[in-house]
Amino acid sequence: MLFKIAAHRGRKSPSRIRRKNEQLILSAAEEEFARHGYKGASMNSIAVRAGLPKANIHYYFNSKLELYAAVLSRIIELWDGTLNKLKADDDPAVALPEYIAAKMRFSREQPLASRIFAIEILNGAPNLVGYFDEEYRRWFRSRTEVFRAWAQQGRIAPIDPAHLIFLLWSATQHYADFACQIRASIGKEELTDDDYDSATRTLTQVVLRGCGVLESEKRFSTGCTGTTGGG
Amino acid sequence: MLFKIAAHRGRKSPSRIRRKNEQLILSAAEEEFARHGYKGASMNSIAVRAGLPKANIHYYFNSKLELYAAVLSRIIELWDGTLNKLKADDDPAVALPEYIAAKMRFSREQPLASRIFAIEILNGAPNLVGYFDEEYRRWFRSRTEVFRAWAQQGRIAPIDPAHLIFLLWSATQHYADFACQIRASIGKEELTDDDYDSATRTLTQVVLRGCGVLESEKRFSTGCTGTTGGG
DNA sequence: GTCTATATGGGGATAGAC
DNA sequence: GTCTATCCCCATATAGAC
Repeated sequence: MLFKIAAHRGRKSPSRIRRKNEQLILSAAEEEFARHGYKGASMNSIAVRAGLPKANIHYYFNSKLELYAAVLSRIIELWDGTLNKLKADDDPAVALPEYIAAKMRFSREQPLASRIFAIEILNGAPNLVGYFDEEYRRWFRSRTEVFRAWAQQGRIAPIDPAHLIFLLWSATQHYADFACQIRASIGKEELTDDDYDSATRTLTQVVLRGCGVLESEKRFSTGCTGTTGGG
Repeated sequence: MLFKIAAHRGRKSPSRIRRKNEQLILSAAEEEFARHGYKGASMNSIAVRAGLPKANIHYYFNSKLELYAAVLSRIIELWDGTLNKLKADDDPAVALPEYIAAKMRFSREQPLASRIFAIEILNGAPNLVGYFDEEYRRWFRSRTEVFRAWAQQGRIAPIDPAHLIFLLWSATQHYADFACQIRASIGKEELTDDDYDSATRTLTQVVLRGCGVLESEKRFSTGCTGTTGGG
């Protein structure tokens, strides 16, 4: 089992100091892994950032890989849930903007988590073999069904649900993962709240209009689902 | 100067064997860097993949960093140009689909290049300091002007150009960079031509509709550019 | 639980024969 | 130009004193 945290074996509950140090280490590790990737981050730099001797890192997390797995595991917990809030009987004109806003907020507030996850995927997700399984596929399929239902009810245009989800994921995560290029493009040292607001507004606008939600809704009320199904 | 290839100093033209070996090494390096990142890739694994002794890699490219710079440089050459084809007096209904199709084709045909670039950006682009400069910013600004012109002429809805470009970049590159997650999501071992076609179609549809190009074009012919300008 | 000192291996780089 | 053998550093991991 990959995501088990190995430390404090055989104790009822972790001591306060243990919990504090584990949090310190995990935060430092997140920062280092996000900045340099798995190989690029060193246990030493993590220790320095955490303000602890290197050996203590090994005391709490037996190996570098276990520490990385713990970081990943923490990220995954943060991850899921947002997309689950979308329900077939929601109003897409309300639910979609909320989803986009939530994802953008995540990119703004947890860019490190987003980047670590992105690097892991880019490398072929070697440490997520237990995550991308049959259950994940079923979960994804259940999410596409929401969009399919909306389309069938004529509440959005008949759009391939899987690719629409990929569009939502990529466009929002881009602001965390490619922040450096974005800053260079618009010539700013740091992105401001206004930048994130206008990014959210633009994306929402394009997606809503692109799904036929913003204007001429009646156009899709004929119940046509037609040619573009299946992901 | 970062991107100069250091080998064959002081010769008029590289020999045939030199050129062949350099290509072998560059291709092998691309594969390894894309799979494991800069630190994660070893000169040894690159040598094995290229079918050459490790020392020869050092003979052609003095250091690992120089080899990596050469790989990056090759990618950048492939990169630019696509977005340059968009002109203010093009018809967005034609030019946008063409641009999306070109970017999707790139993700399909050069996924390794896309991934290496993505990893570099994710790590804060430490080796692209000479690339994301003032000139890059001016180039980007000139690209946003095309969209701004379209909006002013009422040919697309008044959408923030910078964020629209980011949307186009992220959504298309996603199919190269996150291919692994996409495969897991839709439950396929490999993405087919059909998958790429339907991805291209879906994205084109959403963007064109989202920009108000597909339907009710007259709606934006009032010359309103209004509230959403500026990147 | 904490920390210093050290063992061990991998990887970048080079010397030098051919 | 090519390739084997080797150097040396750095990073993970551990031993063992406190």
